[in-house]
Amino acid sequence: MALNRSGPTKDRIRRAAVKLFADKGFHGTGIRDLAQEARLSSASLYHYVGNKEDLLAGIMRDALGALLTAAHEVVDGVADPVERLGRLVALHVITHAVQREETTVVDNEVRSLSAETRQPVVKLRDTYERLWTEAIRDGLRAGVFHTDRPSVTRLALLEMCNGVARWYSPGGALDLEQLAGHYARLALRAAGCTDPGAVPDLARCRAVVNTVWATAETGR
Amino acid sequence: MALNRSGPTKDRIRRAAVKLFADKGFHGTGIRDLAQEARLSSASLYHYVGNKEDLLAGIMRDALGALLTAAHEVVDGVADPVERLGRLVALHVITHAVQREETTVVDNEVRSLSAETRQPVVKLRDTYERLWTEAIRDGLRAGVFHTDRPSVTRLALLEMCNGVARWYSPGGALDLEQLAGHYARLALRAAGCTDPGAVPDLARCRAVVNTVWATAETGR
Amino acid sequence: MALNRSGPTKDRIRRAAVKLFADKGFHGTGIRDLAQEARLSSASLYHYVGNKEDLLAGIMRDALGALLTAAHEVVDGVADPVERLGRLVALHVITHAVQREETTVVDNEVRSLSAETRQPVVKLRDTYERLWTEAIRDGLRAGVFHTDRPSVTRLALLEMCNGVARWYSPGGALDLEQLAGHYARLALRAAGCTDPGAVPDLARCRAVVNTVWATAETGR
Amino acid sequence: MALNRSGPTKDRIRRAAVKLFADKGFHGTGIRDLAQEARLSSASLYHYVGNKEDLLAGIMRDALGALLTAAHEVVDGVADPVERLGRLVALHVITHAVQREETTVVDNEVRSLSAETRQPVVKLRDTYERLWTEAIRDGLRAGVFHTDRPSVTRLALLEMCNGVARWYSPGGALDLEQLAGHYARLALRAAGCTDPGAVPDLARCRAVVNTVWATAETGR
DNA sequence: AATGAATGAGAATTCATTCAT
DNA sequence: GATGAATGAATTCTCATTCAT
Repeated sequence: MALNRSGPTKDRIRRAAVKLFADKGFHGTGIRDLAQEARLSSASLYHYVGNKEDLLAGIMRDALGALLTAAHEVVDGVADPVERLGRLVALHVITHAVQREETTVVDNEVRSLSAETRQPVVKLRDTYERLWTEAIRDGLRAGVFHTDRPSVTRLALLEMCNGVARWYSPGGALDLEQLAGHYARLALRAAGCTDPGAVPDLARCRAVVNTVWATAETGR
Repeated sequence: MALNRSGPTKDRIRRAAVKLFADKGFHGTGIRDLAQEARLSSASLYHYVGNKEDLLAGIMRDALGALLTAAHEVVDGVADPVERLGRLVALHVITHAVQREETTVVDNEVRSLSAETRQPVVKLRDTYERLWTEAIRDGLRAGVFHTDRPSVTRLALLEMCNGVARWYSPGGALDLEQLAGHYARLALRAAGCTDPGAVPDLARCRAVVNTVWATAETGR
Repeated sequence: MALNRSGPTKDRIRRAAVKLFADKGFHGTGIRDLAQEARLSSASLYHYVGNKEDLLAGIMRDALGALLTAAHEVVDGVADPVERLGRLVALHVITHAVQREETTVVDNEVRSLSAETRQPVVKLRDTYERLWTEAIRDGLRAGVFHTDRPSVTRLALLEMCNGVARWYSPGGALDLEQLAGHYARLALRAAGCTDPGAVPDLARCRAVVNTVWATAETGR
Repeated sequence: MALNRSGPTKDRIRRAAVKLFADKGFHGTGIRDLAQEARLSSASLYHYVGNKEDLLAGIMRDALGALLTAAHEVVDGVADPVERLGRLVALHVITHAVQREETTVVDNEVRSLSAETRQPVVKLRDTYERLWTEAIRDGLRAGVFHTDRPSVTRLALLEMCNGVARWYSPGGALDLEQLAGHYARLALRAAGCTDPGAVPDLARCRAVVNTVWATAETGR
């Protein structure tokens, strides 16, 4: 039963690509680099993958899909906008810390996709960001946030959280939930939250990240 | 006085490189792309530039140099930590809005430098970030900021401001000083500033950005 | 009787190769193209065939063998050189019309064979062409043909008839025997035949083509 | 003055391509083969040529253009259909003998062109063949040719003449004008020409071929 | 009988760079 | 000051083929 063999190899390639695209960029990574990292000949790589761009597109789609799924799991049905934005921030931060390489690729390599491949990726991203937009909008309506230019605020908060992937390394002094809590506080304060005392359900966010990504990395 | 003739051409090359490195990345930009954008042959390029990496290193050094100079001009001698951090934020944001391409290169392409070339760049960056560190530290000591993990906060704020280069486009609804003011408010609130009512001297920041970059783009 | 099971598959491969070699050329056809056309994996192909060149050599040997056999059946014992040349032309034309792909491969891909493989193929072709040479020679001796440079004439007539495979498509306005008759007339006139009134036995030629190729496509 | 340098090199490449495409086919010829034959590195080849297909398309366009030009020069204003067809045959044969490689490429490699590139080539060829169609039609109307299915006859004669490139080698026993005269006789007889006694103006045909191709091989 | 996995060799093409003029 | 010519090394990707199962 060689059936489940293709899984591991394809995953090895995927992991190699994620790592190298994150560290050296799409254009900075050669097919030979990928093959070496995945312990295959470069010809064998093409047994599993159509081409370099397919690999990138697959990574981005899956990563954004996972993020979107996780966001819905964490936010759907939550009425309080403060809790909602707090959870989105925490989820985003935890994801960027735990899946540093995937999120780095997603955040940096959209431009490396061809127009046709880029489109669905951008659409996914837009769908995800809409959750942020709605949380902020509802908070403003409810009078718990205070900011003019809410869309600028949204962009600022998103970029702030994206940044985590650029410096966080696990095993530092800060554990994940502390990190997420810190960012949630920063974000809510920045949003003009009157009483950011309550902290979002960090454990929930972390658990969701774990299960969603466990699925993402198996279900291929 | 044919001496300063090389100036204009070299500037054209520099501008071409800044544009393309920002838009397509260092590895995504070919020498021929650069030559075409600068309207000369790729062979002629080598009259003005040692090689591709020199070009990148030059851009980064000058851009970071300008940022550091501007920061000192804006911050030195300012006692109030709130005003200091506010100005740093405003300056950083204005720079990322006005010099979008330069800052994009600085923020994304450090990894494309060789180890030796990278070192002085990183050092410059560290020197610059120390100004942020100090402002935050002083604000905490003075009791006007409230944040545990001040270095995490610093990183979060810096990344938030870096993000401006990823989405701002001049000619939008938001003018520069509004933008800078908005970000200053977000940042100070996030830092736990008790009374962020006072806004930093935005006009000063903007003026400094203008003069520093006018110099930077001529003095080559 | 599982013995003749390999027949069908091998035939499918053969047919695939004939089609693709004819349409895209030997070098323009990949092993994977062949496998796809034959509806099996490229690895399975190698169960039935030594390698790409074997496939080509087999096609050529069989096709030339069939042509030679048919020619003998049609010509042996026929004394009249006009009838003989007429039949050779008709047979050649019918074969090129009915077995367009096989003859295209034979006519175009000799150069793609390696030296050793090429030799027997060329020998077969020479043997076949000798029948034409003899018919023309006998017609000249008998005073029914008139042409100096008979070998140039032979080459001209052969190429004229080869051409049929380049444009004839079944189902056109012209049926096979009309086509063959037309070419026989052209050829005999060109050979300076004084009275080309009598037409060769086209039905015989056609029947022989049919039986010979029925055998050729089964007896593998 | 390095200006006229690019001429010779580009011509060397063209000649190499013509030779190799003729002898080994488009798909049988590698870029490295071409470079070696043209005494360049394969990278240098791309200094002069866009890609392999451009090279092929250029050869085909120029060769067909030359053939068409020559045909017009030889046939325009000639009223007698016998002389006209005779000249077309002679011209075609001489061209296939003298420019064996070019015509071989034209006759065999149309299929190797991509759809867009193929179109203009096919159009040129059609324009050229129309001259044959008209000569035959006029001869039939004038009652000097006798053939039903004139378009089949046209195809047969064209292929007969194409064949020359497959076997003729200069320096054989047969000189060019003898060859052309022989083919003209064969063709006119095949066309049912009642009195093929008169031979077309072979010297004229030959001269036109020479001048047209001298231009073709310089005017690049 | 059949195939997924694997690969070394080679395909076409692009790269950054040098140099003679 | 400027560039056409040139190239070795590298690029992405395909090739025909083998082999374990």
